[in-house]
Parts: sequence; C-alpha cells; structure tokens
Amino acid sequence: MSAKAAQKKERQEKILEAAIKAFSINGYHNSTVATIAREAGIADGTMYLYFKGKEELLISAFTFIMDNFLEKLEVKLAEAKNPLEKLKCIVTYHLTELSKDPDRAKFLQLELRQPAESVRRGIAKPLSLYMRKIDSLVEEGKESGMVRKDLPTKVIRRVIFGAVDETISSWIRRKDAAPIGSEAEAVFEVLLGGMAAR
Amino acid sequence: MSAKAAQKKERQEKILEAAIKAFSINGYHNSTVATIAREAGIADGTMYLYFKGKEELLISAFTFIMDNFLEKLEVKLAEAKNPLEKLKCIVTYHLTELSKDPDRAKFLQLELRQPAESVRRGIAKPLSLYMRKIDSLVEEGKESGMVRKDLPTKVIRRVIFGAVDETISSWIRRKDAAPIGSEAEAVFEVLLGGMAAR
Amino acid sequence: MSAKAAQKKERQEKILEAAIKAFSINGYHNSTVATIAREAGIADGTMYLYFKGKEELLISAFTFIMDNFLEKLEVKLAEAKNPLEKLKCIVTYHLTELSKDPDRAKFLQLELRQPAESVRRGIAKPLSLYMRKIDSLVEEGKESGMVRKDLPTKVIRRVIFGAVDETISSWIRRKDAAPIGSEAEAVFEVLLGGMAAR
Amino acid sequence: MSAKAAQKKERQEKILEAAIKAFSINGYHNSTVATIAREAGIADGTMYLYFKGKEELLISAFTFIMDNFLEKLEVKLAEAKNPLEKLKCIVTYHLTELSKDPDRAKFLQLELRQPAESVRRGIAKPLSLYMRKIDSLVEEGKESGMVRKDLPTKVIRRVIFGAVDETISSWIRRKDAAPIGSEAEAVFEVLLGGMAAR
DNA sequence: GATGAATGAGCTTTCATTCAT
DNA sequence: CATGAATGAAAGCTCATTCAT
Repeated sequence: MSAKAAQKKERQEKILEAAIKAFSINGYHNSTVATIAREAGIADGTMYLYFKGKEELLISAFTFIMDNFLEKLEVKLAEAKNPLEKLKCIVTYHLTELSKDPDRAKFLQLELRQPAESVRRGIAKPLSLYMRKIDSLVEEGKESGMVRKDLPTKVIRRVIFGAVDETISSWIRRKDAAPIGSEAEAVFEVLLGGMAAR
Repeated sequence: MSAKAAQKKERQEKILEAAIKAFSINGYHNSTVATIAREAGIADGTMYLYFKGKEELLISAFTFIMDNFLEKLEVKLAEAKNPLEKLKCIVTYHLTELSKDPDRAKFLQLELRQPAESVRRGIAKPLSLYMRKIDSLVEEGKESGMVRKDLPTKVIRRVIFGAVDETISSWIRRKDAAPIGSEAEAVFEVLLGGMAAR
Repeated sequence: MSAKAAQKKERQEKILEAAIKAFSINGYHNSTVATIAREAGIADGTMYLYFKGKEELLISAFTFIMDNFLEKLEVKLAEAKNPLEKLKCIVTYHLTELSKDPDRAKFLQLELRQPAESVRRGIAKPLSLYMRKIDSLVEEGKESGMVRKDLPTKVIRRVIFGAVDETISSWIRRKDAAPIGSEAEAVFEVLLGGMAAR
Repeated sequence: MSAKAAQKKERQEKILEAAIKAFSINGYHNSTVATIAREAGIADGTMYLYFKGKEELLISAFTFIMDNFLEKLEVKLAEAKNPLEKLKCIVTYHLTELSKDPDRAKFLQLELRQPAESVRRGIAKPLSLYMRKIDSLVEEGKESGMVRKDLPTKVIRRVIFGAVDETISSWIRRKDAAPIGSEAEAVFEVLLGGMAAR
C-alpha cells in the first residue's frame, strides 16, 4: 500500500510542477487544464482526481511551494546565532532560493496577486506564516537590543519583505540570467544601516 | 474641431475610468468588455474605436494612471529642497496618493503583474520612468553626500520601491479602511536609518 | 423598429422549433445546444441571446406549445354549446391537434416528465391551466345536470386527461402514421358512458 | 454453487434497488454510475460484471419492477371472480401498490418515457405484457356480457390505463403524502359508468 | 471475481471581436 | 462615428467505461 501512496504522491507533485510551470509562463488565466495535464503526462480528467478544480490547483501549488520554502528556511535559520543574523539569513535565503528556479519565482510573484477573493483566502495562510516569522525575528531583535525599538515591527517587516520581493520582481522583469543571491549582502546592508550617510 | 477632439478625449477617459474600476474590482480576466462599455455608457463595439482591444485598454489604463501619478509627483518634488527630502516626498506621496483610491491602488498592485509578455512590454515604459526617477534622486543624494556611496543605486532603489509597494500590498490584503499615509514617516525612517540599533 | 422586433420574434421561434424537434427525437439530455443551433441556422452563442440556457429553452418550448395549444382550444370551445360538447371538443381537439405534428406530440409526452425540479416548476403553470380548464368544464357539466354529481371533479378530470394522454402515448409507441383524431369518438364514448354493459 | 448463485442474485438486486432509488430521485441522466455503485456498496467497475452498461441497468430495473408488479398482480387477480371485478382489482392494485413506494412510482412514471430508441425497445415487453393483460380482461368482459361490445378493446384499455397512470402522475406532481389507494373506488366508478348523468 | 484509478470524448457556457445598419 | 446582435473558438468540468492489479 505504501507503494500506491507513494505513486499517488509522486503524480500529485508532477501535476503541481506542471501547473507551476504553466502558471509562471502564461499566468493562471491563460493556462489551460489541458495543457497542464499534458505536461504532467496525464489525461485532463485525471487532474480532477487530485484537485477539486483549476483554482484549487493554484492554491495547492502556492501552498506546496511555500511549505517547502518555509521548511527549508527553518533549517537555515537554525544555523544563525542571533536575530540579526537570522534576518540576514532570510534575505539571503529568499533571494538565493527563488533565483534558483525562475519558474517558481515568477509563479510566486504573479499568483500572489490574484484578485479573486477565494484565491486570496486560500493563499493567505502560508503567506501569513512567512510574515509572522519575520515579525517574530524582528521582535527578538528588539528584545536583544540589536534592533531599534522606536519603529513598529510591522513597518520593519514590510520594508524587509518588500525589499526582497522587489529585488526578485526586478530580476524577473530584467529576465536576467544572473543569480541575485550575491545581492543579498548589499540589500541587507541597506536594511540594516539605512541609506543615509553618517 | 477642437470641440470634437475634446469630446473624444473625454469619452476616452470615461472608458479608461470604467476599465480601471472594473479591473481593480474583478481583475483583468474577470472583467468583460461588455461590463466596461456599459459602465462607460457606450456600446461594446465603440470601445474598439478608441482602443485596439481589451489588452490595449489595460496598458492604456496603466499608462494613464502612471502619467498622472508622475505628473503630480513632479509638482510635489519641486517643493522639496534636497535629495533626501525628495526621496521622503516620494515615499509619502506614493503612500498617500494610492491610499486615497483603493480601486486604483489595487489595480496597480495586481495588474502590474500580468504575465502576458505583450502587457509587460506595454507597461514597461511608465513604470521604468518611475524607477529612473528614484534612481536619479539616489544619485543626487550620493553626490550631495547625503546618501551612502558604498551601496549600488539600484539596490537602494529596490529597497525603497519594495518598501512602499509592500506597504500598499499589505494594506490591500488587510482591506484596511485606514489610510496609510501616516505610516510614511516610519517607513522612511527605516529606509533612512536602517533597523539596526546603534 | 417593428421590423427588428419581428425578426427577433421570428428567430426566437425558429430556435424554439429546432429545440422541439431535437428534444422530441433525442430527448432533452441527448440533445446538444450545438445541434439545436445548427438546426435553427444560428451560432451556438446566439441561443444565449434569446434564452438564458438550455433549461430555459426547454421550459420556453413547453410554454410556447401549451400557450398556442390553449389559445386555439379556446376558439374551438367557443363553437361548442354545452359542457358535454365542450368536453368532447377537448378530447377531439387534443387528439387531432397533437397527431398533426408527431414532433410536438412526442416532445410534450416526453418532456412533461422531466425529473428536474426546476423544470417541473417552469412547466407547472401552463399545464395547470389546462387541467383547470377541464375542471371548470366538469363543474359546469355538474351544474347543468349533464355530469354525475356523485364523483369528485378531480377524479373525472384525471380520467379524461389520462385517457387522451395515454391515447397519444400509445400512438407514439406504435409510431403509427395513422392519425388518431378518428378515435376521439370512441374514447369520448367510453368516458361518457363507461365500459359497463347495461 | 447454489450459495454462489444466490450471492450473485442478491448483489444484482442490491444494484437494481440502488439504481431505482437514484433514478427515481434524480432521473436517469442526473444519476451517475458512481453514485449507484456506492449506494449498492460495490465498486464502479463491478456494475459492469452484472450489467452491460448504464442503459441496460435502466432497462433491467424497469423489467425487475414490472415483473414483480405483474407477478403480485396475478395473485390478486386470482381472488376476483369475474372480469369486471378483475379490472377493478387492477385499478385498485395499480394505485395501491405504486402509492406504497413513491420512489418506485416516480421511477416508473418518469423513466418509462425515455426517448432513446434502445431503451424504448428494452422496456417494451414487460409494459406490453401489462397492456395485454388488461386487453384480455376487457375481452373476457365482453364475452361474458359485462362489458360493452360496441367499443374497441384497445380504446377501453387505453382509457383504463390512462386513468390510473394519470392518477399516479398527478399524485407525484402534488407530492401528496396521502396515499391514493382510496381513490380507486371513484376512478373505477367513472371507468365503469362514465361521467354522464342518466 | 472485484476493484477503483485513469481515461478522454463531449458537453454547456462565456466573451472578445466583427460588421451590417 | 456609433451601435449591439451575431459569431464561434475556447475552456473547465463530468462521467460512462476500461483494465491492470
């Protein structure tokens, strides 16, 4: 039975990967179930045995990526010693990880902004987990005296997330093959010390 | 003839406004030409006398907003005395201006990320103008000694833009009625001085 | 404008006739919108400009037939002098009229028995009108002393309607080309005098 | 072997009952093989070991009910002494029996009118047996002098069958919980003596 | 025999676009 | 110029049937 379950999981992931690829290239609305199915090597109808519909496929794909992303992030974070290092780790990891796989990056950037309310709801939780993670690290930083206490945690978090998000976005816009992990240092330096000269 | 041209322009703007409203509420793909036409008070076919198609309507709407946005931004910037003040002005203006009209904000945040290559191309120029503007202010800042020279201009720009962009995004996600212009101060403070305690 | 309205009505009837034909041959569920549209000489999508959907088409077709049926029935009934003659008129008319057009007859016999609740509701009114008509004639018959008063009106009505309905049904089952209007006499004789020998 | 055969028969009946239930509630076309299989406690594919397909299931279900119906009818008829009593027995039995089980009644009324020619053919025999039965009783009635000889047997039969059929139909339409066996008396009285006052 | 995952044909419906008026 | 009825391609989804296990 374990073999069967494994095969099922494998197929599910194949569909998810096909979906991510299709969505990242053409966007959700311009991707057809037929195309995704063909890419995944299954029949159209088979997709509906694994996902309720196209929309659930989108949400599942997003959750799939985010879960994996957050899981690996935790491993990385364990290596960092203090809150600031952990925050730097997040910046580095976010940029490095996403620049590894342009499909995945594009998918996240694009589909994160779905207007359909149902999609927003489905996507909300894993995204929120990430935000909460940053929040808690900022709080820890404040407690340990390494982060300024005169600024709202949420504002700091938005600047951090916005910075990495936009760095990825512009990378995608440029269709630059060059990885952007190397920029993590500079980005974090701005976040840390600000742009003002002293 | 001038009267005719004026009427034409007026009608064009009416269509654009209807399109922006529809796109921002339901997204590009869930908005129909028929709905937009009805909202604009014209017949379906009439739209095609003013725009090549639905996609051009999207691009035009984006350009329309951005042009207006940049135009008004220049006026504001004229009041600021030095590069840092100008950058603060941008942050403040971006947040204030967009939080005035949630529809427009949503439209910009969501539809900016269209995957269709043709849309990306059409959108690129006005967006690029904005980026260039920030870039030049950062450069000026460096020259005047107010901005750190040890960091790439592009990186600084991305952090600035990402910060305001994400602030707007999260505001939209929260569906918070409260305006966020008031957060400009804090956001800029982070950008300016960084999050690290001294 | 009248020309336009006329053309619209004409096209609507063309669609209805195509639907009746298709439904009567293959039944509602085995008929496709595409087939009906082709038969009516229009594009698939055009049907949706005239009817909300396939189901509304079914209900409209039924109502269309029944309205016409009842209208012409009234004309016929005006010629009959007393309640019994009127009832005989109904029997004769029902059999004659339906046997004129097998498509229509089959359609009525088949689709009258749709299990979908929404269809039942849509069909209910015109069917009910017919039943009520028979009821009122039976009542008149009782009042005038021509019809037995010791039997519930509804029971009599059901026997009358059932008799003609089944006569049509069996005619359809036999696929008998022979018209059955001629059987009206015998059917009514049974209804009138019963089967028992005296 | 007998045990095996018995189990097979039992399972077959279970499937038929599940089918009848599903068909009567949602109609043939809105019932899925999957639903029927689940209701019968078997796998989808198993159905195909007992029936050639969905359509054969429909025909078998109809035949199953009719066979049972006719079998029990014969028992009842044995109690009646003369042709007229036997005909009354049929009317009473038909109404009583069907009003016992609304599901079955609905199924017979609705699905009897399937347009698909193959279904019509499959259904024809058992239905015909019932018609023939009534015919022969009418003939007997004529021979024994209890039934009028001036009317075609078929016409009389159609009136009889139509009367009970419509009584059931209207009962279903009304969704009346009240059993209609009690109306048999009145219905038969109309059939026997006609509606005309003397 | 029994299973149920997989298939893929086929359906209804939507909607951007066209063009006769 | 403006209209809006007509178009028809395209898409998501269902479900009877098959067949490897």
